[in-house]
Amino acid sequence: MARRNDHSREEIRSMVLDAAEKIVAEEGFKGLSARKLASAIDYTVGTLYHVFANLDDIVLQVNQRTLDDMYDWLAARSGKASTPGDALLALAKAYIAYSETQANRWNMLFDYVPGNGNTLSDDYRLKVGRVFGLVEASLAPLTNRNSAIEVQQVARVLWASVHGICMLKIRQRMDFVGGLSAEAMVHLLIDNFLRGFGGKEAE
Amino acid sequence: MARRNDHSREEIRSMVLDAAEKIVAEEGFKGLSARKLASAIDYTVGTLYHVFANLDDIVLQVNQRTLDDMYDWLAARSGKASTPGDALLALAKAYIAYSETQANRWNMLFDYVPGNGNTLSDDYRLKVGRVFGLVEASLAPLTNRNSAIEVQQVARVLWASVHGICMLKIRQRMDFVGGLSAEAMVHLLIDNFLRGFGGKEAE
DNA sequence: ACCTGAACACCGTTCAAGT
DNA sequence: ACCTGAACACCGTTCAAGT
Repeated sequence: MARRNDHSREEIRSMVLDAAEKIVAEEGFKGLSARKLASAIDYTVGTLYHVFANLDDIVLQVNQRTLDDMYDWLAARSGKASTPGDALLALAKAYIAYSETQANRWNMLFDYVPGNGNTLSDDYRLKVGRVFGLVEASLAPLTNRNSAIEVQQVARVLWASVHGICMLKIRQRMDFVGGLSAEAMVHLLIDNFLRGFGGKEAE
Repeated sequence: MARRNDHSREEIRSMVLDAAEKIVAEEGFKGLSARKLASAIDYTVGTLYHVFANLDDIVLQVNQRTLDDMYDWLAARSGKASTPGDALLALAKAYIAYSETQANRWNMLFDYVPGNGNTLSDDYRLKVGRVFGLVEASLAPLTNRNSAIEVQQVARVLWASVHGICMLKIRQRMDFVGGLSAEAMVHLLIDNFLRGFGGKEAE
């Protein structure tokens, strides 16, 4: 044994990430373990630690793939609306749909809490930023009447809000009797916010 | 050994929850373990399983305490504003402050993801509902012009939104250059939403 | 250089046996 | 009835040793 050299370092990396994605999709965040990953790719645990720093590192790299996947999903479903409100609503609905169809992967995206002064990598933050970029793009017409920086701020506020609605729904913190669907809630949010934002000169 | 009878079942329950609260506050969600809890209260692990169903059960009961604690915190900081906007803003700022000062406990509140058809207990949902109740109360003046059900829906949408802003900030999914503080973001959210909601008859 | 396998220090959960 | 302690089936991570 030892020195099999069947796969390059990079091949092992992508085999691990493929296997991790599959395990998370099927069993959720908690189903992921180093030993399960190792046996899925037919190597021993030790090998994982030659390619990744630790299990958190693997989780964060899977998350980066999920962010890319989600970006593609959202991008494919945006851009064909005529008003910022419609564009944003389409994006928000696509986000809700993604969170529902990819619930386990989507949940893992936010489960990792950087602790003790740790921060997310620049790469990770870039990929998060790209998603916010889609929101900004859908609000682009507003830059006729507002500064670019204002529109950027609105994009972040609205997207974080849409995210909050989505998260509390998925994690069952909002299933009261007579509650609206997530879609109806983001509709209410976007309609009223944009009406208020558009009419703010009247004050 | 065995049959010590030093403490009643209920005493053991509250000793465990006290110890769990302390461990979570100091070391976070991941620092909590059955063995650590058992040694903190000077019993063996087996005893925990006579009082609680499992570790998730303990987590959920700690969360219910946190929800009560947070409710008290929020209630103590609300109600003295003159307009719904000011009242809501005060509540949102109190929520942000709670999430920052009690970060580990607050994070655990949302980490538990009910999976495989599980649902949160009625007690748990009642305590979540109580927090939403505070938001509804601060929006009460709006019922002059809108139905109670509409105001309830607005309360839920706005609170989920405030929560989303808070969560993405705490978990570092929004630290871009030039970003607003969480407080400034909720301000922007509430101002524009309520302006839009108040002016909706004009359409 | 690459990979193994065993070791270390942990886990959650169960349950026969002791008093 | 109450509690123990040992067992079972797992963990993440490290690293000397083998080829």
